[in-house]
Amino acid sequence: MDWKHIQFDWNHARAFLVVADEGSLSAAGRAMAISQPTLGRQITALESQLKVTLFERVGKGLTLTQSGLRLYEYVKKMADAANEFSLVAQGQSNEVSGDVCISLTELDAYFRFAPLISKFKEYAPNIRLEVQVSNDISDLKRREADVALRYQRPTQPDLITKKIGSEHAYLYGHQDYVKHFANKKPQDVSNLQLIGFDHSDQMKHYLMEMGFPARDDQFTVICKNQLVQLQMMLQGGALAFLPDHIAARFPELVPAFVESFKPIELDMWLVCHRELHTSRKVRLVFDFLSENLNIK
Amino acid sequence: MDWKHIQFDWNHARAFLVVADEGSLSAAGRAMAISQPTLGRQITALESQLKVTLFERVGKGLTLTQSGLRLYEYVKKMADAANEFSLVAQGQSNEVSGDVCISLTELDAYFRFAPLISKFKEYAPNIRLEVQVSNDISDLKRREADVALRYQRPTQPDLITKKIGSEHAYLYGHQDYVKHFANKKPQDVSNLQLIGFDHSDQMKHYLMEMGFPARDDQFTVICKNQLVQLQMMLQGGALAFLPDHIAARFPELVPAFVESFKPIELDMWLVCHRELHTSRKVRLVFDFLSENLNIK
DNA sequence: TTCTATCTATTCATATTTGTATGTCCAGGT
DNA sequence: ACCTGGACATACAAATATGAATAGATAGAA
Repeated sequence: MDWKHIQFDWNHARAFLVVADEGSLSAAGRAMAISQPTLGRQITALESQLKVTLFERVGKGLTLTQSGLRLYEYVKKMADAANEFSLVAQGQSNEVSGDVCISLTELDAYFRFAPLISKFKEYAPNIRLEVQVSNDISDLKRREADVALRYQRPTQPDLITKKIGSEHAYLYGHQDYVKHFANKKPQDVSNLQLIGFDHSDQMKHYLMEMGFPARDDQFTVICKNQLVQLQMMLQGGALAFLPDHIAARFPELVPAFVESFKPIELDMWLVCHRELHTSRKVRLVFDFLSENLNIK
Repeated sequence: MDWKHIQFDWNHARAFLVVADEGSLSAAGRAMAISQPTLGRQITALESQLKVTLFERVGKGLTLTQSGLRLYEYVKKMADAANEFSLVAQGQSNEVSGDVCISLTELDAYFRFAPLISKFKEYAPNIRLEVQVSNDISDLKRREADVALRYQRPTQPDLITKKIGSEHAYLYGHQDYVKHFANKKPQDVSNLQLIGFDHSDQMKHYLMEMGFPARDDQFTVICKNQLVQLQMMLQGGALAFLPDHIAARFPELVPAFVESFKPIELDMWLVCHRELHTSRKVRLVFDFLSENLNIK
């Protein structure tokens, strides 16, 4: 490796960047909490080392010369890399360590989060994650989880919520089963079998809204566990609601009654205590999930 | 702009890079001409600021930790940007100024170099270029030019030569003229008109090699100026040799006797005095041309 | 014009960083 | 077991960078 081209003082380069951005030595000094004479000297030193005039001293303030403007883009690149460096370093920090508990639905834990664990390990090796798999709307207030993924926006004012995506759910079934109703409307099918989520009438209400009043006896099975639901659906013989991106992983699953039903739109919300959001470790997990979880 | 993530000491980041690359504090110290204790302190300072252990102190030498390895790629990015910064700064330097004379053929000056002038102005605003347009093999020894583009490799040992590309030349003509000989062999055409380069027999020799002995009376015009040759060719009525990339700019020009002739392969050599190559300004021009001139 | 706010340049005491010299530790060869 | 070469750590003096205070300069407002 050849080091001679990186021998200049990198802090001077940083000073150059900030001064160029802020427009004056004084402003830059304020922005990065260092004195104006120091910045002035750093700029001068850089200029004399490079033998390039970076700024035009024109009365009040400094303006970039043509050369300075051209060089600016490279210190910008340096700063971008420095930024990433610092960000990643935060994740690697020994200080940011401990346990963080996150709450996910079965489908999200299985399909979305599981593939991310090695990435997370790299991102924050000192944080141990506890994953609470549940479809219940677990109470963040009771600290059952530090961060949770929800499909309804919580209303409590002491929670931080961030919409990280949205998805569509649809009535799916095994293709061998669905083809019996091809081109039929739900009203024309009397013996349609469904897998219910729980004993609430939410699913029935939705079907009724769509003009298909389902009877209780059509719910072959009631099961809260989405993964088990999915497995049963794959056996054929019944339909259930499933997010599109999950169904897409199984070629044998096809949507039923595409003509008659409109998809259910689900917004994904990442939720966290307002106070916990100031904790570095929780903040880190929150940011990681918000950036990586919505990838299909 | 938010500066808080670039507040760490950038020189420490540089120290980190070099130590990681060289494998030990002492080696890094030697490489960048600073003492081993200084480097040790810089690394320690960086580690304690980031709260990340970058190196494992294992007996002789240091090895990167997992975190250090991950962070390394970002300081590498910083260093790459720093490198570019330094390189561009050299071009902008007030020190690198003065006149540099380059020698190019008419075609290269017209088609290749002319589009580069604004880029060169940005690259080295303090250098004034003198462009010597000539097809003569001007003598670099007599300092008629500092840098020259040649199509034959000079043999003098005191010249620096660098192959910067290669191109194919072919017998071209206006499509209206060439179509008369479509699917014919050169031997079957008796009244073929050619544009000659000079009174030497080089072109005749080449044609003879290809099995087409050209007669003197077939050379309608002899003209050393390639641009004028080109213009005459565009009028139709005669064929001439032309590099492919030039011909490609004129849709009306098509190659003649594609079946019978094989293309002439021309290597492009950038040439410079060995001693001049140490001059910053000449070096800069040489590097600029070697990077930008071969673009078609 | 004159005043004022705000900028850059200079000065000097202080704080920090650096290098030299030296101590200590470890691995490999004799 | 001992020696040796090369590595990192430590101590202290010298070099360097920094900040507070201040002076000088400029643009804009009254």
